[in-house]
Amino acid sequence: MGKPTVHDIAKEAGVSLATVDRVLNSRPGVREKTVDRVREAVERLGYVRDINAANLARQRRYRFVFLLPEGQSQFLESLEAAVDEAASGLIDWRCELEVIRATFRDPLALTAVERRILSTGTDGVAIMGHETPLIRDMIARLKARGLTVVALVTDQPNSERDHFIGIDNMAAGRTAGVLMGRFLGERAGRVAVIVNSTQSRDMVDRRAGFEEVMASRFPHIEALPSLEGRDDRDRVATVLEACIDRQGPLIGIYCAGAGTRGVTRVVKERGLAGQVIVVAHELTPHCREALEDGTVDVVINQNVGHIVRSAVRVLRAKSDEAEIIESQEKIRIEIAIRENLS
Amino acid sequence: MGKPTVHDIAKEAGVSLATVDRVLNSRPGVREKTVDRVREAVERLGYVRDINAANLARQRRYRFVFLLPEGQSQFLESLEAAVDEAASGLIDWRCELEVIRATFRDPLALTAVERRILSTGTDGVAIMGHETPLIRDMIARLKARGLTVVALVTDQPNSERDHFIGIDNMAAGRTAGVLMGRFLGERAGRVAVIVNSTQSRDMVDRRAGFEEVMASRFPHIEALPSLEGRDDRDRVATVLEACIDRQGPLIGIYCAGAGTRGVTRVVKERGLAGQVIVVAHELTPHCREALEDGTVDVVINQNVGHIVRSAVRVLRAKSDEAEIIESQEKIRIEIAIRENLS
DNA sequence: CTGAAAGCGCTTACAG
DNA sequence: CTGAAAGCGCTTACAG
Repeated sequence: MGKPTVHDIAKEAGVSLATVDRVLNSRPGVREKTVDRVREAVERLGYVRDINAANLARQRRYRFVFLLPEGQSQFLESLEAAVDEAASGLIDWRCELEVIRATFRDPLALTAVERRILSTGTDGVAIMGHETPLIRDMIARLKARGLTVVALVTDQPNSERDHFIGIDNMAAGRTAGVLMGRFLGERAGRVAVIVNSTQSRDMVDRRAGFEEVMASRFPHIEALPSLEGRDDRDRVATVLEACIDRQGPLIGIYCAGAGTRGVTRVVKERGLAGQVIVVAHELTPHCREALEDGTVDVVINQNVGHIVRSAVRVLRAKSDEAEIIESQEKIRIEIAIRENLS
Repeated sequence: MGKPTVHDIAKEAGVSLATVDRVLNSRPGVREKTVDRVREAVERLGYVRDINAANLARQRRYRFVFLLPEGQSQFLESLEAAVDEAASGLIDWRCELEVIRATFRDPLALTAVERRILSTGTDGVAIMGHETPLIRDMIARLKARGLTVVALVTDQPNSERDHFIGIDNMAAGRTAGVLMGRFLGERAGRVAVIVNSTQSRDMVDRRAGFEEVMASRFPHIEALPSLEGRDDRDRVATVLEACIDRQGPLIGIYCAGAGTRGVTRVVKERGLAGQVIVVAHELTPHCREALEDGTVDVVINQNVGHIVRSAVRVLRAKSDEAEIIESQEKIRIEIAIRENLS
């Protein structure tokens, strides 16, 4: 007889469609006895509801906002592009995605954004940003208004976010460390480490993972104190050059944060390509080029497409109070070298 | 007024719903002039059809078969598991997946499978198997009956398959080669290469890619002639041991095919872990363990979950004569080391 | 060549 | 606390 439908359940339980629906969606106002009858019918017939039909009837649309920081990094751009791409593929999913860029330091701007989010009937928000009290409080207010909130790329562990979508940065740092050490072979010397900010949690984690591996497995390699690039390629170039001038030749550069262009500029200008092993993060167009031309040796990547799709799946599931398949939502630490560039 | 629906189109074009439907689905029996009127209305209102509602009305169900070779390799198992997992996640997609294992050498068995496929109202088939005339012909017959067919993991380039879903094996071989060379550092010596069969296209491609890199970038490393493991771990162990006994110590082992257990057994028994760089394919449970305990250094992987989901998306799209987003269906060559194991 | 009506599986007011 | 009826956006016989 094909998959059972609400009609079959209704008949089997001897109730109306409306009652079946109430039970199925655990809405109040049904006698316990009736609830049981329906539940039993569901069991007996092995009913599983057609969520698409349900959404159609309910005219359910999901509105999700991706709240990203201001700034023109290629990673942010590719993330934004991934949202756009997902958006077009997700019309079947009845999801509408919007990207909002915000200055997270500015309380007024943030309030405006929050108002915007709340006034447009948003179901959920994916937030990427450094961990600050301002953001933590905003998340709390959004949650209080019933929205679902996921942290994207960098976690907000002390907030009320429903989920974190991104990689394990400590493991990413270890991965970078092992590849650096392996690629260097027997060579001993100093490696520069560049982070966005020594305050930022993801950078701290990457640095820690990197350091752990260096200390335990490659003691002949010295990881120098972190240089702060502040998401700015020019500053990255400046601090890196200063470091080289101060410390003498490097054997490796680990760029844990943004501004890889600053690194490649210095590597090229000083003719270090091939002399120095360079490990960077995020497979942006520029990093691809750098892999192609040999300026960068390894890129540790988190796939922005996966991140966005995972965020949407999780936001949708949480909005429906449905289950999520944890294993599917794990974001992998990808390793890219010239040869496996898709 | 929200997204336009068929009703809006009908009103705008001054025709009935049935006619709109006919035009939308390019069914025959509509005057050209009427077609144009509807098309214009669609344009004007920016209509995009709700595929879920369409499928609901049409009571459309998709039945897809995954036809895999007999054999108990962990890769096949994980592929099968991925199909099962996808199946449960795909009820929303109205897809029903079945795995059939077949002996591709046996024409009678194959005919039985084919009959089974055709008699159960299957919409499409994903086939993984070596390129043989038997398979080529079966694909032709399935196509003739209107099914969609995709080749999985190993391509069937001379058949009428609609699509190939898997990695570029030449690039995979190059990736293996570069990592082998990099991890070996300055060490010179011989590397064993193990393939399933020297006849099999994917193995030929991987070997070629590996060799190319060795010759051009690591001339101090010699890739020995391919050993045939025939998908059998015992045989892999035997040929590898014979190779070592004959050639003397190796510095590396590239296991391009199945039977990695044979490799790890020899590596362990002979105490070669850490002495020899081992690069293998497919992140099976055994390979994970081997990465964890250091018996294997690198695993080149194709994500079975992605492969299966991609296959389903493509089969579904082709069945509906819909577009597929090529970029999304590209299967990446993943690199796994101990540190980035998810 | 075209249209009115019923139906896909579910939900939602509204009435009782 | 429960049900009959209409409707979500689309498709499908059936009639003309």
